[in-house]
Amino acid sequence: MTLEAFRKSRAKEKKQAIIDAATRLFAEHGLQSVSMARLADAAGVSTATVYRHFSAKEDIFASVVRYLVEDVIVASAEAPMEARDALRELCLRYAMLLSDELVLGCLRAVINEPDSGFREHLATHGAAIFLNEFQAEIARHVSQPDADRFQAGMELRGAIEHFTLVPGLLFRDAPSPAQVETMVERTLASWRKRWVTPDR
Amino acid sequence: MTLEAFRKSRAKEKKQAIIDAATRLFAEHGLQSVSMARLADAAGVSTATVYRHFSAKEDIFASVVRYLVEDVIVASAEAPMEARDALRELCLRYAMLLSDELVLGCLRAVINEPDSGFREHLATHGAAIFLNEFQAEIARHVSQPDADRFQAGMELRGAIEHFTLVPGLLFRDAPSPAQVETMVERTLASWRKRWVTPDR
DNA sequence: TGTACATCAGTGAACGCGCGTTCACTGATGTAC
DNA sequence: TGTACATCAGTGAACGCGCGTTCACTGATGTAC
Repeated sequence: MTLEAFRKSRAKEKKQAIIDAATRLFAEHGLQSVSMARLADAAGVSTATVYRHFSAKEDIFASVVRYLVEDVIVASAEAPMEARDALRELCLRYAMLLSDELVLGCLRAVINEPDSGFREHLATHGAAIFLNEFQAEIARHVSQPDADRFQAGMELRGAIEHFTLVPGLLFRDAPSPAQVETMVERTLASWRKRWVTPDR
Repeated sequence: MTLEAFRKSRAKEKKQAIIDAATRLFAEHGLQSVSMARLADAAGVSTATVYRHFSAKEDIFASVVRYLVEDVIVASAEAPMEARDALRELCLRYAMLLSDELVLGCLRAVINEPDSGFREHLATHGAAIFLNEFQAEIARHVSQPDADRFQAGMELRGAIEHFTLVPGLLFRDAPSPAQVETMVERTLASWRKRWVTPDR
């Protein structure tokens, strides 16, 4: 019985190895450019073994997206914040996520897929989760009507996306973590000049 | 001789018909999802005719990108500006371009291509041309050091991209021209509060 | 004007390759008795 | 302990389909004489 469990755990390891290889390959080359043979090769198994764990190529990609959303994006959004400067940390996390090669690669891979639900699933979680966090945090600093708060959030997130997501998607040229940190500081300082009343 | 010219002009029309069909199909479905048969069908010719005008599928896409860069992007950037409020018009053009379905579709199509030069060509022209125009225009309004001007440009373009390019790429949900105009006005007004000294 | 030939845009049908997927099989491990 | 059988992760080789591309051909038009 324990050996059966061992066997199953080994199988799960194989499955995870396939997901890991797929994540890397899909992020680097896109969904259609990675053949099952290449994927199986990278995972160190045969194509038939891949089909033992997944019903189809699409199924692998669904697992990749699920893994990315649950273990990377949601984890990043929901990890407890340092209370000292929560907005700064939120910006940093957002920027780090949007300059992560794996995240960017999978976004690229998902972007020109037909409407199979992946795109919406991944993009929704990439954007909507942080949206709430941002608006909640901004509401604590900006004492103005909701319309202005919305504008304030748009400007902050837009500036961050401009030096992470946009070059990352279009040029495959996302900034390094050190660069991200510098630019987040600068952007946040400028944003505070515009939106946060000095006498606080 | 004139009839030979007529024949050639008819051939050019066919070629343009193929490029038009390819632009639309590639923008809507991506490069790899459009087969030569489907493309030929949409252009109203046979696949063999497509190969009379283009050496390979890649060659068609190169023509699509060239057409888009030269006839759409560069044309949009270089058209003469109304002098009254050049920055506003620049923002509007940038936003309109980045919410145009054809431009967004081809960006999506180009985004997860391997490094075949298309991506760089299209993305460079989509970004760099407007970059110069923006910085020149901003320099005329913002009387601060270059580093701040750079930050000012980043914030303005970032905000615009946030409601055009980003949702357009990730959600295929670009705003309508009317929405674009509203949001450009609001964004520009807010940006001026931050960067343009009131006593001008 | 009539006839034989040249040109060339365009085509239907085929080719061959690579892909996602499946099949029949192996071999290691566990169980019944 | 030994033997016959069951289970199941894993595989090499094949299948069939769709794709990009090419081939041999047509037919309309123009030219030479």
